Amino acid sequence: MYSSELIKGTLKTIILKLLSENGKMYGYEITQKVKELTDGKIQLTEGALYPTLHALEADGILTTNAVNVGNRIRKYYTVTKSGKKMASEKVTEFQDFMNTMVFLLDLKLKKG
Amino acid sequence: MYSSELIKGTLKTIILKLLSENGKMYGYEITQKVKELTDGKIQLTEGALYPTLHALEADGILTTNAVNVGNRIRKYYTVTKSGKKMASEKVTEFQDFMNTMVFLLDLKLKKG
DNA sequence: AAAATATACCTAAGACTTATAGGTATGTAA
DNA sequence: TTACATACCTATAAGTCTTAGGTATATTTT
Repeated sequence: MYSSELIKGTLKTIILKLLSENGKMYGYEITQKVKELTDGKIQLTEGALYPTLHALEADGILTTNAVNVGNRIRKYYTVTKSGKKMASEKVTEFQDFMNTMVFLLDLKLKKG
Repeated sequence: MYSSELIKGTLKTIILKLLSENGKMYGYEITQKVKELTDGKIQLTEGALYPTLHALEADGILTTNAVNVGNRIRKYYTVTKSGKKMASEKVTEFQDFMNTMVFLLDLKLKKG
């Protein structure tokens, strides 16, 4: 698990990228997917995730539709048109930022 | 200039790396060096920088010596032994984090 | 069958980091 | 002489995340 300050500011980018690729996902699914893809190194907390999802929905970046699974409720999130634009911008900006940091900190990265 | 949330959490890493490489630097010099090395894409604000420098000094990560330049004062910061350890840990952690993010976001980075 | 864990949603209060917006003062360039 | 660069600093607010709860159903373990 990385120190939390390192992950700060990346939450929206991660959410938008995952939702853009997978079409629709619900909150809990996002936490599990991130945990799985990062071997547990990034574990989103629900206290951060849910308020962020709600804010993105309020801003028209995401839309929801609730589904009953047994007696439980799932809220699936989907990126809107403006959400797709934002997702792509966020990812591009992060990529640019990382290139800058690689140069600034003189790092060697694994090839993707 | 990157969105501020992106840069959050990287300040200490940047400071410690620069100081480790350059031996000693003063606050204003750090802001200029970062601005120069990143083509203005990262501009440290003094409101963030100085309190952080003071905190690192209070924690024994940095030491200072003040020098008079004309009638002005410069406070040079140097990393202590434990500071060097922390610098190397911070940089390694950030590098690891970036590798994780590259995979998670499926990015292609420039080769360093 | 009971207890523990996983699934699935949520929020409130506090901690922490950074931005904003100041203040002080000297040196230099227009 | 006016503006900008150098050089330090801090207080308040803004923003994001952690901590620590709460509710409830489904499944696995003991």
